[in-house]
Amino acid sequence: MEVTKSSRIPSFIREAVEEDLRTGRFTYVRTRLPPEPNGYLHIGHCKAFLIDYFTAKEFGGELYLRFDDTNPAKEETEFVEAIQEDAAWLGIKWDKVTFASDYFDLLYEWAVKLVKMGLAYVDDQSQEEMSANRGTLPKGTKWSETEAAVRPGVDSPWRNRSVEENLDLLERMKNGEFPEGSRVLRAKIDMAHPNILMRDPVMYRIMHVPHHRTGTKWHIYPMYDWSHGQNDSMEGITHSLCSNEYIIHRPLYEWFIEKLGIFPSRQIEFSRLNLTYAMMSKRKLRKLVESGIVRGWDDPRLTTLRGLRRRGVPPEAIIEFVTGLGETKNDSWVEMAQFEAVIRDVLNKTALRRMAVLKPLKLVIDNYPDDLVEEMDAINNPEDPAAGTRKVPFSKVLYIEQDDFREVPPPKYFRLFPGNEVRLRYAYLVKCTHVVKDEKGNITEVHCTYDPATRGGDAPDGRKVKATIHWVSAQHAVRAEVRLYEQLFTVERPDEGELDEILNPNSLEVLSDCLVEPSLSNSAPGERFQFERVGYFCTDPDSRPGQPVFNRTVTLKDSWAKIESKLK
RNA sequence: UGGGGCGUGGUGCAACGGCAGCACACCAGACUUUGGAUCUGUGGAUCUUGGUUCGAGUCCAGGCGCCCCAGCCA
Repeated sequence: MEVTKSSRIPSFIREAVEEDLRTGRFTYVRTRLPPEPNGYLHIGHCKAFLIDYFTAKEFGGELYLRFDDTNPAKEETEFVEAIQEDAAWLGIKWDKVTFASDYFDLLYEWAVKLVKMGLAYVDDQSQEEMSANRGTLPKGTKWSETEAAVRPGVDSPWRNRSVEENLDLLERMKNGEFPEGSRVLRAKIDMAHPNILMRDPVMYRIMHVPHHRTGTKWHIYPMYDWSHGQNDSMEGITHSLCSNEYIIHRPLYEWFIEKLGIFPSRQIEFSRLNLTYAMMSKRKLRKLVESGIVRGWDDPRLTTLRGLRRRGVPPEAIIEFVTGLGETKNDSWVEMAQFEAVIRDVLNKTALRRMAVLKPLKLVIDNYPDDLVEEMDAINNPEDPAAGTRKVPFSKVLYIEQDDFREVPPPKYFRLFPGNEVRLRYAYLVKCTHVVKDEKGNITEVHCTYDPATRGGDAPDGRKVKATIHWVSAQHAVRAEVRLYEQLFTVERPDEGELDEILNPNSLEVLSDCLVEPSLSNSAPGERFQFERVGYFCTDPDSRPGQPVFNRTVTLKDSWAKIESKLK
């Protein structure tokens, strides 16, 4: 199977798959998405999802979406729906939806088989005893600052029970005869193994908790290590792609495959995505939502898929970003700026341009006829001629951006100021004559004159202006709410900080008196625009007909802001 | 004083023994009816010490640094 150069998957994974196909280790490719249904998808999950998806796709294989629902105490059906919805929005297509719980019966049979082989046993030790008998790591690790040397584990007193007794106890564990925590089934490997995961790992624990799919049938539930790899085998998954934290699990993954003689799925690891300023911790994400710090799982400041979607980030941008990162096994932190650059790139090519004034300042053209209204031709997207043009109404009284006028201009400022001429986009050249102030000295109106010969924005005499500003016609403009977002956190690695110390108090600014051009009046939620010279925006579901609400996705690059900040 | 993984500009990736390249960021400039986009240019990196080799980011040996692992979580 040949894969094109424009591969969307990491080269070291592609090479491994190609090799497996070439050597005949596998004759087909099948991958799996393994979400645990206990939370919403975020940008970090996308990486694994996309790698699994594109690996299957590029090799003409299949992708299964398999929910890892082995812990009924934490999981809910709600998330099963949400995850599928979000993954579908991203553009991922799968061939089949399965659940770890689909395989509970077969898995149990395999456990019985291991018991019969003398490779698993029921342990009656308490959790504390088990932990104490597992041995220790040396000092210098985060678990053991002062503790002495490595200590191997010691065998459980129950380690050498007879097969018959183990079989009986396991059966009764399954039937719910014992209290939670009283017994577990363990694989019998090696309590002195240097890899702690191999020191007789727990396979089943007792939980008298109803499961969202199997109800009250089971009183024991499998641990990750005794489920995931077995499910991979049962489903004929060829490549089980996961993050680096599972590297240490691989020997155990392979131990079960070998002892059971089952289909030899291959686990390959890659580094997870770390994005600066993004919250990935499930626990903290939940806290943000439940405490009301953000508006919900789809708050546009969150890097959940739902948040990104509401914010206006197109799925293609996420795909471009993630697949464009390249991949190694290195621990890495990607800068949010890189994500934003991709978002701008995609939106620049696709978003329709509109004029919107966020902080309005009245502009009166004194020599323009009082009742005249002209329809100006405006280009919808200079990057895409096929997007066509539209008409925008123009009249004597307009609103412009407060930032676009200065009574006393700083150096290099070439927008509107008394005596200066600028272009009103797609309209006329206007020259500022004077301002009107209220009793407090605030500017309430800017007055100017226009040059009737410059309709459309070009001067017949060839004179140039250094700035073009956007505007809306006062009598035609639609009032809108605009929500401006900044980073939710003040630190690059919010997962590592205390929530109340790292929140950016200015992460949300709501502007309720914005004025936008009439064509935006009935924009549908999810529509994305570039408000010229301001940024990219997406219509929010809170919008009502004639009362649109917009979320700022990202700003435009603002070179004036840079100049201005240097002046200070 | 365990086991495992990883070290290339500020950040993320390339270079599979042969001129260290790309993107983002940064800086300078050109162009512009978006101070957008586009274009051009500058600066800046192989963790370290040895070894092998005509030649090492790459191979070998030793250091150093960072990350992961003692849930009946996944």
